[in-house]
Amino acid sequence: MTVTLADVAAHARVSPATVSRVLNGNYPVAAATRERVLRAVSELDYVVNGPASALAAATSDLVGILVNDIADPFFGIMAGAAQAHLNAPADPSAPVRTNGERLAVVCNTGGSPARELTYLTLLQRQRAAAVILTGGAIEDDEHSAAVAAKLARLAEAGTRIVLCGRPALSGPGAGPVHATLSFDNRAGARRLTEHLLGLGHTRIGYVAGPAERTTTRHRLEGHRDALSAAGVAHDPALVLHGSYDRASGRAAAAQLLSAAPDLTAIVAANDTIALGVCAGARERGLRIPEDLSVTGFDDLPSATDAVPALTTVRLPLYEAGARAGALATGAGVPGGVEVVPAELVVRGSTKAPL
Amino acid sequence: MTVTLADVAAHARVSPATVSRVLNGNYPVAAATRERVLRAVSELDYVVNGPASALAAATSDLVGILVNDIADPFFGIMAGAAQAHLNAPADPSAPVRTNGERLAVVCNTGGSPARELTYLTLLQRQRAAAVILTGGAIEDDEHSAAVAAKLARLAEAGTRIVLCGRPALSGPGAGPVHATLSFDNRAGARRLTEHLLGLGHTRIGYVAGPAERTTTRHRLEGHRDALSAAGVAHDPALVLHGSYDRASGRAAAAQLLSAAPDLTAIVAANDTIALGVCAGARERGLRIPEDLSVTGFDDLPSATDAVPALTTVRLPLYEAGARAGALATGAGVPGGVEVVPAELVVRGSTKAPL
DNA sequence: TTGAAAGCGGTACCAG
DNA sequence: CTGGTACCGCTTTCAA
Repeated sequence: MTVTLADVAAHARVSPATVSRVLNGNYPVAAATRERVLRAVSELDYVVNGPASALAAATSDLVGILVNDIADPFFGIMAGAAQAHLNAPADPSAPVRTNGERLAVVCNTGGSPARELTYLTLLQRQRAAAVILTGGAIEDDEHSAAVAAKLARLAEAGTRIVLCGRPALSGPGAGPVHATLSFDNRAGARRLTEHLLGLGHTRIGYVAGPAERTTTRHRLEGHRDALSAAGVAHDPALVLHGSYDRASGRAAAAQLLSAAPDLTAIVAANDTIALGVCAGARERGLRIPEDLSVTGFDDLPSATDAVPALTTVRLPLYEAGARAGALATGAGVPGGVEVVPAELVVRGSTKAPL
Repeated sequence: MTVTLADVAAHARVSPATVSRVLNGNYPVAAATRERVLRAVSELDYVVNGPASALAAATSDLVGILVNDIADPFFGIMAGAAQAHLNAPADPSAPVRTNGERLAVVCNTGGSPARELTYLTLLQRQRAAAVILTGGAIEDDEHSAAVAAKLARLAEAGTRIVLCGRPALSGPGAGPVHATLSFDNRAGARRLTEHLLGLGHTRIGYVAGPAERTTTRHRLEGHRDALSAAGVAHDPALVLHGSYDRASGRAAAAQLLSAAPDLTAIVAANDTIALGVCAGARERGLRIPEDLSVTGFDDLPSATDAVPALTTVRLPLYEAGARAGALATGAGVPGGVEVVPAELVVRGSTKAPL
């Protein structure tokens, strides 16, 4: 059988209550007693029973991090940063459970609304201490309502909700959210297109992400804002939607370039798409940037490795993830919304059109 | 307050025991009663209390997946696959808890021995149903012993242990492991170097991973095996160790090429390093593969995007992850060891030396 | 087929 | 400062 707290108590010749107090360090215990208990713990190789502890205390040390695609470094970087900063509490006076160690768990929704809800239920079932939702949200009234309802239930049960790289919930759904870190996707996208316009480009293709995502919409809106501010007519035929992957970018490039051979630039909604666009363009014999300017978004190392000259918009993913981790441990003002700036990084992948 | 099973029982006018039986579906219950209970559940929006359930049943539905680097798609692909196949049990007769849904959680060790142990303890504390350890293991007697001991304790408590992309434990530590999927890194590396030798290369540099990793050692051994089989003298000065990242590859390439300008090929221990090697070589004005052949390992899409012509060794990461997920749910023969083949993928990044 | 009740392993309140 | 002891919410015999 596994060792229980009662075993430790017997071994140390104290009451279970005392052992619990020593372990949680939230109550005065005589140094000698404490010593004895700790020795018993290590002698018996005792490990707290998480479920029992969570049941009794009505909270657990589990923190869920929801990501849309675990194979995408965009999420990996944020999740890793969050995880790393969960165990370095901003507030040292915070009550310490067992070791103060939180079990950060990454849940891969694959972008599926159903799985997003399933994971939230699973985390609710585990009475998670916090939930961090990362990346763009799905824009669908029914789904949004369901998520908002779930989040409300979670918050009710004491789970702290943090949004990272996702726009703040509006209306009644915003209540339960402890903190929001939203990326300034719109401004970033606007700056990117302004940069192209500044170089003289006017025929610009745009390869967007999935239609029902907030990131997709915001980045596209930024692009359009820049166009209309410059008085350039917006041609809907130059915008193609797809998924956030390379294949989508390749296909879109092929389609755009054959439909509109006069394009001088293509804006991709993210770096992975941009890589595909470059591939698609090269397959048509175009050189980048001599014949076609291409831009990305997110500034992922994996993309700039492939195309070091890629002009992109840099989102501070690591910093945002780290901040989200800290917020999940209780830092920050409840209900706070922080906008994370998106910085234009100009490299060689854009040049003035002929 | 949150809704409890007792509330559901009252609402459905049955005993808590009956509600439990309905929810777990592992006991005969009259259809009418069952109906009534299910309606009560949905009317009250009841969600099982995981900790309480785990405490009473002495098992949980949590599955931990340990990875060395969550920002690396190598692990992302395996983890995502495992997660996806955890909820499609191979054995339909397996006892179904709550919904049969397991909470797959990805734990990022960052390659740190201490964090690996910490996570194992955390999972032990949660009474995890299974633990999947992915990727190369750290080769250090003390650490290995500690991990083996931990795994033994976990197995004792009913946690199923699966190794994925990690060599089988030998000796007494092998006991608790339910299944092992080991990549045939050595054979893959051997084939890769044989390919280069076949082209006529004899001065071959090698950029290895961290010294204390099994993957590092096995791949390097495969390389050396090929060299000695071909009667090519092994020059230790041509082997450099570093971490599994791009920077390490770039630096190593610079160092190798200045120390041994007569190199005609460089073998990188994985794709990320290969990317760095290409970058480093190009910085010295070398063209690939005209002036220098470069090979990778793992065949990650993110790498072949960057260098589509990269000759690599393909490991079926998704398939292996999926299999590991199935094994974690109980499939397969206890104690089984499966060797996953590594397939050489020849592309344009290698050519015969002048 | 269903109900009653004894735990599962900790926590935290109340005494002492 | 320490011990005794009701729970926490669910599972699972044992009876009915």
